[in-house]
Amino acid sequence: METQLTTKDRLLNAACDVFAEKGYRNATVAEICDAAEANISAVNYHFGDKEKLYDAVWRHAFQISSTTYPINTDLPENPTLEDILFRYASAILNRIFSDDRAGLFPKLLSHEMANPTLALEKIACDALFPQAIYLRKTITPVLGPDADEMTVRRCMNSITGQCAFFNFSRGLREQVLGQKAMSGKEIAQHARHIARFSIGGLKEIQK
Amino acid sequence: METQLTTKDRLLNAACDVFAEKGYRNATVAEICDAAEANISAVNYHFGDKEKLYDAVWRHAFQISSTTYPINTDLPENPTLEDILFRYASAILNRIFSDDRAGLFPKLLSHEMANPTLALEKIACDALFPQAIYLRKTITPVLGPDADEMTVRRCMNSITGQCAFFNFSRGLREQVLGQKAMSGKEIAQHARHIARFSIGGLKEIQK
Amino acid sequence: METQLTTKDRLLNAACDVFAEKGYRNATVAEICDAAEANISAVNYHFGDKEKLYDAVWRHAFQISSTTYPINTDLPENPTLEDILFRYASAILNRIFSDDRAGLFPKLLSHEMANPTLALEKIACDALFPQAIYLRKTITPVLGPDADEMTVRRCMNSITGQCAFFNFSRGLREQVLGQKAMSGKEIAQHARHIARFSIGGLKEIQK
Amino acid sequence: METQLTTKDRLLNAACDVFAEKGYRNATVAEICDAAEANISAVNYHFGDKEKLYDAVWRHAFQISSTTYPINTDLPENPTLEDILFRYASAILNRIFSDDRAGLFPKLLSHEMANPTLALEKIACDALFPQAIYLRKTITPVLGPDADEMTVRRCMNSITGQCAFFNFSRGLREQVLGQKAMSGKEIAQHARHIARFSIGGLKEIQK
DNA sequence: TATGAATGAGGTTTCATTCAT
DNA sequence: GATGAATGAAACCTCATTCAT
Repeated sequence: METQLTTKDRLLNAACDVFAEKGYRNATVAEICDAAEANISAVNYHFGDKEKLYDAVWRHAFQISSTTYPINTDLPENPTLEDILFRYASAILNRIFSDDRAGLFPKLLSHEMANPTLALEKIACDALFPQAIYLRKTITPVLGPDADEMTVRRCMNSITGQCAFFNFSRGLREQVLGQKAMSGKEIAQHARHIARFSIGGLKEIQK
Repeated sequence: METQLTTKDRLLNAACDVFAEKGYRNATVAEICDAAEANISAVNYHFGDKEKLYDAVWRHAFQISSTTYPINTDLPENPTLEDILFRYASAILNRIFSDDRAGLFPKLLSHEMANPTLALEKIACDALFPQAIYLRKTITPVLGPDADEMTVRRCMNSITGQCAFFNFSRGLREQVLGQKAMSGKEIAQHARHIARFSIGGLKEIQK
Repeated sequence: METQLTTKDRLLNAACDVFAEKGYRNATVAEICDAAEANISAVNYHFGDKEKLYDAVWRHAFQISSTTYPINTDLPENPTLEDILFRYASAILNRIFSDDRAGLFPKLLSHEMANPTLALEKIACDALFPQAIYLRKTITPVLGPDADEMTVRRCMNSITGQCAFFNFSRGLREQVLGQKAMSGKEIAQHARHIARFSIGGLKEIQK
Repeated sequence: METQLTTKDRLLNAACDVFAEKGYRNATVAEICDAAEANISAVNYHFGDKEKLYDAVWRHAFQISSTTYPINTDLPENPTLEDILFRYASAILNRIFSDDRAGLFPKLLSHEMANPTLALEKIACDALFPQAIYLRKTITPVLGPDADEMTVRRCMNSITGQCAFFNFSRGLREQVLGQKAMSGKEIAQHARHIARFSIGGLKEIQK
């Protein structure tokens, strides 16, 4: 079924999987080419080198993640803070728990955080900062005009941290606890919890 | 001064540093032996192989981290919830931001989460679960007897996630944002924030 | 403007440049095709293989060099020995220092001498020996009828060597001393020196 | 007989031969290790990488060349100009025509001139410039105090060029003309010719 | 007539481990 | 108790050439 794709596309898909599983350093070109049923030289022919392939991979993966699970979609006309935070957490968690292509970006990011490559800066600028800005825009009205910069940042950390923890602790969940899949309902419950917990936290801080 | 130590101890120290910086796979035996000013065969001679050395390393590193920054020390006689949570977050954050040996364990953990080795299960049992149990014991009274298991866990996640995020995002902070050190005062402010934010969150959930 | 040329001609021109810069072995077909804005298969298609292209290249390059700077042009009616030697040295040096297409042949020759290919024999017969014969014809009258074969050859070497040294030492001049271009006036001064130095040498030998 | 040497020495010897024959780029680590009857990793183990091996090689080769055939040895008490020039040319030519280890350096130099590596600058400073200074010191008294810098340099070129031509044209001699060895007597005759030719040239220039 | 994807041999280097001393 | 030379598998990359279109 994959054989209908071009070699370049098969390589990109295979590379997404392998890089997501092992990270940049521990993934090998040979393994990617094998998975893509391509020649060992195919990566260099189509992408130049391993690094440029990796670049193509994370951009591709982020594009899929962010369009499959946008952080600000499906909101009612006049969304409450809980609506917005729930939607945000829900998107992030759905990405993290997705077991198809939409789940690749968080996996890549997890490796990138632990073993940064030159790509990390680009990933930060193109993928992470825009989301951070969105989150900041969401919470600044709640904290009020008197909130100083560090307070805003700490609150952003608190919310992002709750979501990202599911990505950070993936190895623990999968390798040690043996939990693999998570149902949409469970994900929604987690997201709802994060939204409510964060609202409580923001109120407390805003005092 | 290090040369007064035995070769085995020098190896252990050097391996802590190198594994913490690069993770198990990207650390090389040669680099560790160089740093320890030991022979290339020293690791195999003293520890059997790279894997057994790694085992010794994370146990050593966790021992230092947890005794240097215990999670439940320095509490007043009848500590408030904020006292306990502040102390907990403060310990975790101090470990994460420590630039000496006490900081090694979070760094190792960060790599282990992204690229789990066979050691992860042992690390979880010996190092992580006891802390989780302590945290659970702290928050269950607050949530009340009616709180179901998943609610408790989600709250634990919320608190742990806020702390762990500083470990997860280390690469971003150091490689992209260029922030390296953090003062004790800043760390305390972060811990205070996490304690208050969490109390607000717990209250909201408890409703 | 180059695009009006046929692919084959563009390849030949590009190959001249690349082979002249890097020699046969270190030049790559891909680089040549890139420079010619041609397909990677173009060399094999138009010339058969890399070796046949190289054959076409040195012939082309020698043709340009030898017609742009002929060794026996512009001589007065009854030229003196100095006239002839100056003209000869002047032509060789102008080829060596030319930074356009007339300079390609000496560069190719320089690589060919250090790393001979199968082409060297053909180059010698078609390009080098005729010049040697001309030089021999020039100096035999001076050395007199009693001069033995080896003496003639040694004198030819002395004259050719003075000229060729500028080709041989090109790497030194460009990489180490950083001297790139040479003005026409300087070239003429060098050629004048070689002519006079050689006349002195010949007189001394002829004794 | 070579097997009594250490692997490192066998590698160095083999590398001298292979680099001298093919130059830096066209020599392969595998070929060198084969010739030294060593493992493919031996070069990296003993020398770090191919480049460092090359560095060791040219220094070794120059040391042998320059001590086997010094440029200023065996001179009478009050040597004439011809004595000095003959000795100089004789040393250079003996190096060039040596078919044992003393002949390696000119061969390396020949490749280095056509395809300079990063080593060329070091070679120039450590090996070539000192010889040039010696030659300058020899001819400046002859040219007199009024000779300008460029005249001196041109005369140095004329003398060096006559010697170096035998190195430059090696490929031609060996591949095309089929002349391989040269007797000591022939070498001396060439050196004598160069000395006398140069004296004639210098006299002519000095006018 | 021309293309460009694909190939496979071969290049340098890395690295955990072994083994004779 | 300790050394360090040696190994071989495997990593990434280069490149002339081929082949289906």
